[in-house]
Amino acid sequence: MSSSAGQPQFRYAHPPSKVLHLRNLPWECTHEELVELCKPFGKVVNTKCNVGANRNQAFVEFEDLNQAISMVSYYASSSEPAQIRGKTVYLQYSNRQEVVNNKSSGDVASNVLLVTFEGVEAGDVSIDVLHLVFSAFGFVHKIATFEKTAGFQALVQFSDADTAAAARTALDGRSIPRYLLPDHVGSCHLHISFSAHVDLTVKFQSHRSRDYTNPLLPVAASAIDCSSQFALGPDGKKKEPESNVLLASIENMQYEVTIDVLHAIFSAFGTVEKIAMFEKNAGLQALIQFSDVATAVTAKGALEGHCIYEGGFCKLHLAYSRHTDLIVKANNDRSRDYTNPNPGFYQSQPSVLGPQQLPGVQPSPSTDSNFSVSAQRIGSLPQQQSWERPSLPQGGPAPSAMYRPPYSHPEPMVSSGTVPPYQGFPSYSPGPLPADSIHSAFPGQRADTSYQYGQPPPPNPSFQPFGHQYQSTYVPGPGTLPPNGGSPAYM
DNA sequence: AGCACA
Repeated sequence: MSSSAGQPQFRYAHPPSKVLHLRNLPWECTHEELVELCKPFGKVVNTKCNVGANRNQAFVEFEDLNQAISMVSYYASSSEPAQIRGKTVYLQYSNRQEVVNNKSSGDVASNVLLVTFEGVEAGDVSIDVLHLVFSAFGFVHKIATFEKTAGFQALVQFSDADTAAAARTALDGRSIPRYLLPDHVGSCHLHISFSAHVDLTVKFQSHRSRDYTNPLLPVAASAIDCSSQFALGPDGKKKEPESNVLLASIENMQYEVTIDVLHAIFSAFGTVEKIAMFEKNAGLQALIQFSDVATAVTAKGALEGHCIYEGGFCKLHLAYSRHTDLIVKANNDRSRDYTNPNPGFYQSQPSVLGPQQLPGVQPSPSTDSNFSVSAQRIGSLPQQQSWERPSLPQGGPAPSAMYRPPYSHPEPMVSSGTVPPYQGFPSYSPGPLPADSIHSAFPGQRADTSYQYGQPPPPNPSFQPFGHQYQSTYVPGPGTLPPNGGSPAYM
């Protein structure tokens, strides 16, 4: 008696229904397999597969109630359990009377993906990490996260079904790289299917939903309230206010860290708008400006504490800057404005691309093989140069207005210990460098090929989330693989 | 192994 008090919902049989609930199904059990199991008892008129957090449940609807009863009755007294692919399937009457929304397999292509996270709780996977992961396949329009019976889930909206399908194919069944997750999370497997949605309605930018197509969308109070946005971190320390500008301090500088190396590293997470480097306390620091806070948050989370070069050299420490928009007056080896539309501004400074790919010059497919942009990226962002922002939907604001907060940034706090003297100071000398500086920036390297390194060893490959799937100009030169063979750290 | 996408 006492043992039955806890879960009365499993103690009594459900009243009969022509819909049966099946569980303990094999992975990605198909509509056809369900029909094969059930058809000896009657006509199956509808199914719904891949139900539940593990997508291992299903519903089967018979044409007639008596057919469902005959199946349940048979297996209730059978010595052989119901099986699919040799796996025992448990079945019972569903508590609903009909299957809704059956698409015969649930695999109808859509531009919106339903993502189920296995092994994590809500909040373990930030919306910024999701944005990073899925942006590898194209422009992510919107993300909405929620909790259901299946656990923590997200809807991710792309421009079109092809892009969504590519993301699903690449990521379904895989895991989010460990370093993108909080320390206490062991792993996070992804289960991805197509959603029936075509356009998500996101009313606020918040910690659970984001609309990347609408920078004017109001920010939910829950997302800007200090008690939540700047809540305690995992270590119990108060988080600093987030910013689209990161302050990087580089420890153990055994090798030179150039502005191009920094640009390559941080560009893996999104468009880097500006970089300014400066000496501080006998060490090198840099301000890296992204177009939006979310990208900076993701980059900080992924890169904090990592070393640019194998062996613990050039270790990065990242903090949020108080700045939101750096003023870069010239492009040189210490400062760079990658958004400056003035072509002359670029003419005489090193680029991570070869000269044949400077603005206004079409890159030749036959000569850019070292320029590692995935085919998916090219397809979704046609003609995009590495320093341009992603293409925006028609009718949106001008790129220069995207992701900008509607307020002007505060004046530099000269008395602050974290603010460099970049604004209006002569350390960023005006005027372009002489044309031959393109060679001096890469000693021993040809400047007319894609990005290659000088003396320093190759960068730590763990900076490349999901390896080749990400757009990155961060290509180690040939023959410079690290001792570990360059295997990604997350594998 | 326990009911479907907010």
